[in-house]
Amino acid sequence: MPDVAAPAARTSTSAQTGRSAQTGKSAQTQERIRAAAARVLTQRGIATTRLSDIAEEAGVRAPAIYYYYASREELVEDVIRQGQVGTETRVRRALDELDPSTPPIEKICAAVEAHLRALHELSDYTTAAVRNVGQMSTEMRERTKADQRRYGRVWKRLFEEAREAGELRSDVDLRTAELLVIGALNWTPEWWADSSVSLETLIETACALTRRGLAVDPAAS
Amino acid sequence: MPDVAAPAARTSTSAQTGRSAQTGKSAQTQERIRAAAARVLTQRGIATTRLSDIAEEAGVRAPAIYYYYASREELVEDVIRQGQVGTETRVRRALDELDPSTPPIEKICAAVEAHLRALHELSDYTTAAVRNVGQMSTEMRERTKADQRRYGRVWKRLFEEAREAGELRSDVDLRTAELLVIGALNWTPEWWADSSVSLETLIETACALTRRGLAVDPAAS
DNA sequence: GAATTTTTCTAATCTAAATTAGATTCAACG
DNA sequence: CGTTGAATCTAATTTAGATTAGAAAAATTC
Repeated sequence: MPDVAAPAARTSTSAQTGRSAQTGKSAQTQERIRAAAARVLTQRGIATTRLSDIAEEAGVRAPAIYYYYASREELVEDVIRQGQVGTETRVRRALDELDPSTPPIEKICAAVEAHLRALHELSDYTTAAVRNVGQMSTEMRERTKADQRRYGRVWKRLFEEAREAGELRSDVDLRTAELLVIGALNWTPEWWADSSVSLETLIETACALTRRGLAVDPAAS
Repeated sequence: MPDVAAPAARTSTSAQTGRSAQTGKSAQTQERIRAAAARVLTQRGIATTRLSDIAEEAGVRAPAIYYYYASREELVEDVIRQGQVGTETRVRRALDELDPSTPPIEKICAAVEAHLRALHELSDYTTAAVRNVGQMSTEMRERTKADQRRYGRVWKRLFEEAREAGELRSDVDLRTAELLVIGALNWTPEWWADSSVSLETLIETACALTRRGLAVDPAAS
């Protein structure tokens, strides 16, 4: 435990982002490392990702990573958290930008679109997160639980609003439908990259299926 | 390489099931090990599963596993393959049992139901497979590719038939819709066990969403 | 432009698991 | 009961890869 006083290293002791703190300058290396980790985790998954793979991808030697992270685990957790938070932020923003009079079911579509864009348009963080949540250690799962729940509530509310507005068919179980929709989206990283489907087609199809699957009134374009 | 002649061990050299061969008798231990592996892989995922975890679950010491499998990798592959093949078999059977005059869209629903049942009603093999496909090594992926494709074709045909019969909405991309549906199903292991939703509700909801999402004519119960 | 601090490297060290070696137990069979 | 082969065990051995030590290089400061 070389945690003597404050010997520069390890800006983020307990797994926060810690991107800046005092230093700031070339701590963009940390960003490079984090991004590299996201990329490798997305492709290989936790199971087969070596620290040295990440280092190589980041153009650095493995020990350099320890200047920014106390352990491999902490780096992985940072990436996943980044991805989760990123997705939530994007979806929240998309919803906020919507006209308040937007019908609830259209809000759901907007969320579907934003979630898919976060997953495929943006960085690898979101994909890395989705593809690896199921493989986290118990402790990590514990620590990220709060974030998960918070994002879950966004969707929950969307569906509840839709139901209250009487826009949802009554013969589908609310919670189940919600999780099936999210699942369809979260599984896309498993196949989309290898497919020739454009992101726009993916979004349109997902929205169409969701809208038609959920709505009482099939009065959509 | 103690691959001298044929010293009893390793019934399955190149990763087949090899459950029986000549022995048969207490080679039900292999089944016990395989099942234990499926259980542990389902819960923890490849990344955090130790051979000793599997051994413990199977009521055996780790080295005993090497009597049946040449390596950890081989065991994992056996489990995943078992799961994939099991799912396919079940879905195929369900479809075969259908009356030939069943409308294509109902066939899709039957496949949805069978896939979900395989995932949650049965052993842990199917779940283990679904939760770990994304984490396989390149070589394993390569070796299981054929199985994947074969199962993929089952679904592809289902959707093509539905479209040819004019039962599918023309504004959804066929292949995309198919993969979204399968994704919704394959993601269920991530949440269903923790939820209080019954399998029947899950199936009904999934079928309802699929039917309504895909069909031109919303004339379903 | 020397001194100090930050960042990264090379060269160990450590460690958790996988894997192997070599008994030991057990069950069937004569 | 003693031999034989199958099945499993305990006790190493190996190894991959994370982590640490300590030196070198870069940058920053005065």
